[in-house]
Amino acid sequence: MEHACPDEALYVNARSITMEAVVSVQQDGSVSDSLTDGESSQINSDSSPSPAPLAQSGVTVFQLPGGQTVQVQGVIQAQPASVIQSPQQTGVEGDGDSAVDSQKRLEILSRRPSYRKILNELSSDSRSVPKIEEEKDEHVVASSSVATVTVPTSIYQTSSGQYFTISQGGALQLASGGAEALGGLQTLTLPSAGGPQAGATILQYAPQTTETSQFLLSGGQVLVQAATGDMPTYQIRSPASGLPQAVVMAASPGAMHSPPPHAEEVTRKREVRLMKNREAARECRRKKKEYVKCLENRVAVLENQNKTLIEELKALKDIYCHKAE
DNA sequence: ATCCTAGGACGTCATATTAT
DNA sequence: ATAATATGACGTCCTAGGAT
Repeated sequence: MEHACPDEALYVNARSITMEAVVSVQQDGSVSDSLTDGESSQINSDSSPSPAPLAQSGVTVFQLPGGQTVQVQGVIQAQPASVIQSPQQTGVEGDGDSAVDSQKRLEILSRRPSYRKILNELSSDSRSVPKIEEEKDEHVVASSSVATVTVPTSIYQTSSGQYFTISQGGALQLASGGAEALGGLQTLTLPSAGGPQAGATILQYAPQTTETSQFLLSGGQVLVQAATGDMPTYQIRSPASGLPQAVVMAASPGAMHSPPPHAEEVTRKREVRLMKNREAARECRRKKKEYVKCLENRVAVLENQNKTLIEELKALKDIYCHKAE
């Protein structure tokens, strides 16, 4: 899916291009479109540009042989090896900027990028990005055989060592088993088991094949984890399918070692925090990847535009050179 | 078949940033 | 001001691909 990159300006520098020229520069459709889109290009010119701040509004003035000028205001720094070169070529980068300004810009550019901001804007643009379930109130309910979920966001462990939590709204987070336990959490929402119905949801874990896992809900429904790829899928099925149900155990990992109540609380809080951070890190990586993809696309587009503009400029130069003769 | 290496994904910690 | 969240940095694991 392609996104505009609403916030990339901060990191790639804002882009803008204006082609104010005594000579009107006719764009072909595609370029014109993207130009109005706020794209930029930066072309080495054969006349001295106005002092160009590093990050903003470097204005390049092209003097055509007929005396007309074309101003190009661009910010993205072009490769030094621009196609158009001239004897009097001067760099577009201005050096007359105040040190304070450039320091400010450096500061801004060196700040951590907020992928959240970016994604928020992205999501407000189009579809809404599914929010990660918030976990507000947490308690651990330990039971010897059956987990009665009395409070959202409890941490449970099945007999096979798999951990899961249930948060408000019925979001169930599964974790593959193992000593490290909470790795590889998956979130899903149980429409029928949903809601913080105290004591209403009983989960039973029934290992089946190596590829599927099932949870028996108190309503008689069965939650089946299908064979997974990157994104596991789950189905809630009717109880009609006779399940080989396994032992059910649900207890907080901390409770299993029976630590003192206070230590248990601390452990539980830590687990919840780690779990949240794990999810956050995953989401952050996802956003970052999306953002980088976005930037790469942008680069491709801008490179194309740069090429086109350079060719146009060449053509115009040719035209006016011939006229001048 | 085994070893080595690069690259990707993950979890955790520390800390920057944002929300309340 | 404080809590919550997001992100950079680091270490670990896994996998694919190449060299031996």
